[in-house]
Amino acid sequence: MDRKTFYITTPIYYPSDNLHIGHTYCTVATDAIARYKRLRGYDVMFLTGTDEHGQKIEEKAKAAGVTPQQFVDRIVTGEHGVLDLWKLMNISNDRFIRTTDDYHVASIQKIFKKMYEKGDIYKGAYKGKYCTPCESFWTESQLKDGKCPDCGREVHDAEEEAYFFRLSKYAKPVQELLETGTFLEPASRVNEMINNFIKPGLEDLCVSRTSFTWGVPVDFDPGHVVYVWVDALFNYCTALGLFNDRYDDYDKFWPADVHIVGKEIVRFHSIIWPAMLMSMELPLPGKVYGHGWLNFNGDKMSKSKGNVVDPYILADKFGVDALRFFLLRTFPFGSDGNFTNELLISTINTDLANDLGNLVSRTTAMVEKYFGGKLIEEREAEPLDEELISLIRAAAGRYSAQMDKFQLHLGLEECFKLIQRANKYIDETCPWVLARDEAKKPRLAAVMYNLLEALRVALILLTPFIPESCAKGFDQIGADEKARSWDAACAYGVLPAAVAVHKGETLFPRIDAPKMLAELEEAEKKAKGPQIKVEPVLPEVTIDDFAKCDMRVCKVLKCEAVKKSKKLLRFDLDDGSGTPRQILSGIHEFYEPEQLVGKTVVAILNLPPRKMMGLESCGMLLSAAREADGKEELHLLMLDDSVPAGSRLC
RNA sequence: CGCGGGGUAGAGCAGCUGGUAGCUCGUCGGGCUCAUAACCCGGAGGUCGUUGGUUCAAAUCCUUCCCCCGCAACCA
Repeated sequence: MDRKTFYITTPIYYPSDNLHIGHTYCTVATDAIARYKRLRGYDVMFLTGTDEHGQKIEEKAKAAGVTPQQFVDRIVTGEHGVLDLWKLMNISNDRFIRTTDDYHVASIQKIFKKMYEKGDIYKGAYKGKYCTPCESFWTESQLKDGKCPDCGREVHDAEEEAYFFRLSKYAKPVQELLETGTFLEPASRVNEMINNFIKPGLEDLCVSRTSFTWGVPVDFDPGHVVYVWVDALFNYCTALGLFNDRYDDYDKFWPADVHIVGKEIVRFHSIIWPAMLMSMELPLPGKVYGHGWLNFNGDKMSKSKGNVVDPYILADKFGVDALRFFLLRTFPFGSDGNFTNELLISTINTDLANDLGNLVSRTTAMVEKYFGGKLIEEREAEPLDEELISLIRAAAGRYSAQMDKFQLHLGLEECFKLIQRANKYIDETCPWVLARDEAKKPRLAAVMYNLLEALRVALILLTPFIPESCAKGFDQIGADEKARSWDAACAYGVLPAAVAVHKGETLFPRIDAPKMLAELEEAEKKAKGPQIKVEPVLPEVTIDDFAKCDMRVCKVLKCEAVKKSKKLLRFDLDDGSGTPRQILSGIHEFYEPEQLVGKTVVAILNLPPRKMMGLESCGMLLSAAREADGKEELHLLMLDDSVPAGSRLC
């Protein structure tokens, strides 16, 4: 009765937008591991969920004209939402947590209070730029043109009381945790964390906010809400019933065996999370595994680039199992991968259609053709069989060695070694020749049986990845429930001697690549539509406001790229004054310096000088900008060269 | 010198606890006809970014430089 437990989690995703293929990748990987552990007999708890608080969601909801709760409800529970997506992708999570769930909120309040009472959370002052009309704090980097990004008005230095977590206190134990053992994997991430965050010194972390309200309220100090990461990280515990009555298997499953996370949040999981658990005097999870990212056609995937891959389209076109398989077979789990539709199609065709699907097809077809679907019990073995049989026996062991290290793509490779060996075995034994001689029926039966056994084991090992297809495959080769277990995967000779097969529908049809690529393009275009964002007109200003802006015609005397900067160009301009004026402009993405020398441009001159990349910029060049199809477009304002330098715009 | 990752056959990648350079796709040739025009075998194609070093031996360890990609910075 006392089975070993295994607790595995995905990050809880931030539902500020629909989820994309990157989230799907992470969840599918976690699902495969969870299914593998269940296959191995573990009592598995697989948790996923959504992280629904925070300023960004509050803002998005406001922009959409709904309450934050309505906003996240639509993305999480609405049509084509998070729950739909996981259902579609056949995700086997045991539990789903939303950080807006009452029990979670109440638990977080208790946790926050406990750390406060212990002295690890204290009240301090948060320093930053404050916009009085908006009642908002901004960091230096959030400022837009040195002003409030919301309303464009002046900001001033201000302090505000806030709660801080004594992260510094735990710097040493956290560093030790990272440097010894295998808490954080892959190991390459350890250096990154230590060099970037721990070595420069860990500062105490501001863990409350007063600038917005969409969060867990600090119950002993109205006006403060708990920082989203405190709220989010503890989900792994509250979902088991820590400080709440909703669930009661905290003792059974905590500490988690592994948190699967994306590399962008490794920092929170490998530094802040263990520090907070130490503070709470709770056991630490066994491992944090940071997987890589999927790029698309070599580019980072992002909404703003408009190259986000929609999992619904892919699942619809290729099937859920094919998509799951592709994601886990192609990319080494842990490093970044480059997603392309061409690669997706070729992987499905090669592995699933040609190798696996076709092997099922040809094997079942032969058993039906030569034996009427049911093998005779007489057998005649040959030495030739030994290699295949020993591989059948060894496959599960090799596979599990990789799976236990979360090397999913290598686990799959072991499956395909077996499948490829079986295909070769058909060539070696030439069943169609044996079939011509009635006396060789026992030999033919032995060959068929070995093939079925190879398939049976391969299908068991593939079940965590492509569960639906494997179930169909098992039915076709006549494998009952018992023949599908882990124990059965480690053995040869499990199928009954007189096994009956049923050739069924094609498991994975081959994909016509050119046709499919065209269809995909069509579908994605349809889903997106042409999008040109027109910014709303700003609030009124007076003519006096406008008159304050000194905009002048300038000639480009010199233009060069600022070294070490991707975006900045440095200009020397003739502004009519006689002395060249230096201005920096972030338009290198759109223009090469040579193109601009000698051009007649417009700049605003009376902005306070500002340093960028060590150089001072005295003014700003005027450009025309818009966003189309998710891409930013920019045109530098250029006038007829007959306009003299120094002329003022009015 | 901000941090990190990478430069290996036409493409995409593995190998990197040192010992004949490997996989998938593509390409060329052969085999087979049970099967989803699938399967099996073989060939061609690489001075493993560059320089110097350690070694009997380096893609693999150390060093120089070049290039690419993330993050950070920054985009007046």
